[in-house]
Amino acid sequence: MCDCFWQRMENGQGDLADIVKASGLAGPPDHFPDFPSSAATSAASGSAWHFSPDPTPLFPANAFGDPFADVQDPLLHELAAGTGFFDSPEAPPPPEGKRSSSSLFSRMLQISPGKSLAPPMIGPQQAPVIVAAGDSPVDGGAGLLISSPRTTGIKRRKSQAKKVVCIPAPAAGNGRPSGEAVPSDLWAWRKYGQKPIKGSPYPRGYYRCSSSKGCSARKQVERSRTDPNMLVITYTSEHNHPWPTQRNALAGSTRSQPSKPAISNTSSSSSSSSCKITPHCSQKKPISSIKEEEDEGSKENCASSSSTKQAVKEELAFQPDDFFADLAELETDPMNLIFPAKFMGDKLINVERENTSKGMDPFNNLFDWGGEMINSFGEEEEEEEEQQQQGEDHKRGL
DNA sequence: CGGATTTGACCCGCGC
DNA sequence: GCGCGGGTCAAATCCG
Repeated sequence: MCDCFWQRMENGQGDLADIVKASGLAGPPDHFPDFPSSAATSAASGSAWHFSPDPTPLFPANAFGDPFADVQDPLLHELAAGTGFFDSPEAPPPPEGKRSSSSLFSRMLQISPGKSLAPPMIGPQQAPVIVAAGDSPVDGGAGLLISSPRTTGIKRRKSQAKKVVCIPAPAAGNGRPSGEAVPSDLWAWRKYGQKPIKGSPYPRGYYRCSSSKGCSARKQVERSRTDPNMLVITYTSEHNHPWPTQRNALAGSTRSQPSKPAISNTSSSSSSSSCKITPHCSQKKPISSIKEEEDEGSKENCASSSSTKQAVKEELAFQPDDFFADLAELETDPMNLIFPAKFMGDKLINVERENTSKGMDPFNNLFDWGGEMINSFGEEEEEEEEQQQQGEDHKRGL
């Protein structure tokens, strides 16, 4: 059901593995023969994967310490105001080049074992954005440390805050031969490793931020065991630098830079999500919903239905040819990758409706979630960050 | 040529 | 204490 989600992992809670395996892997799909190697790399093609720009408003606290998380993206505002970013799903598609970005919030599901990070909803259409941050180890709850023991002496696994997001996997075959499409985000990522994960037919790719030297931000990309159509991305650590404002400013992202818009799934892949997150994706349907993972059922958050696949296809078909041309223009907060620009499909819609019917307030949830995320992130810095965030918000007149 | 990707080896945390 | 499994390193290779 839910295609995307942020998982909040906390000691023992929200083990990624659990999440992934929850839905019972159907087995590796024929179209994803070699997921990892390109997982990150083909993202670009991905036009399918664009995340929401400036999430700040949505995510008060950038759990990953993006100092610039608070920066407002002018374009974002523009989008919000004019492109239908928060417009009703019913809104007609924006003119060429400025398609509604409503779909950006598609298929995000929050996985929150135990605690409830209320499903953040964005806008009336209730985008399925789910974000969670926490510290828990992917490998069983221990948590991860950002730094390598070898270089810093810090233990590798300990309560490390991380954010997990599940997003629909771009169509297979994108980009490289081994190609796996990975959702791109603002940051440039460099793949530094790949490992097969026990219990999963799909290997996990390890990426580190290449936008800036010394940046400890990392992410892990793996295909959901339960639903090969979904990618589980785990963000660890935080960026210690502003996100790149220019595509060419991304260090070492040459391969990752999509040479062309990947509208047709054939684009060159790029592991580095250097391409900017953009709301340009069109939205054909209202999206989604966020869902909180609490139990077995929620474990299927990553599972996608056939309808989802179809939706993805449609989405891809909808990608503007000059999609990437505009990417450079956008400045977004990578941490908000939680807004894939894809439409999630009827199933998600249903979920959304369900949530709605329960009287859930998307925005309330969203903010609640945001607060939750902040708290879950650090151990000692939590409060500080939150305070800072509040201060920032205050400055902005929020 | 510079930078990204691939891939095997190594290191270390964690469970038993 | 041992073994498993995950995370990172680094050399080789690839690509623009």
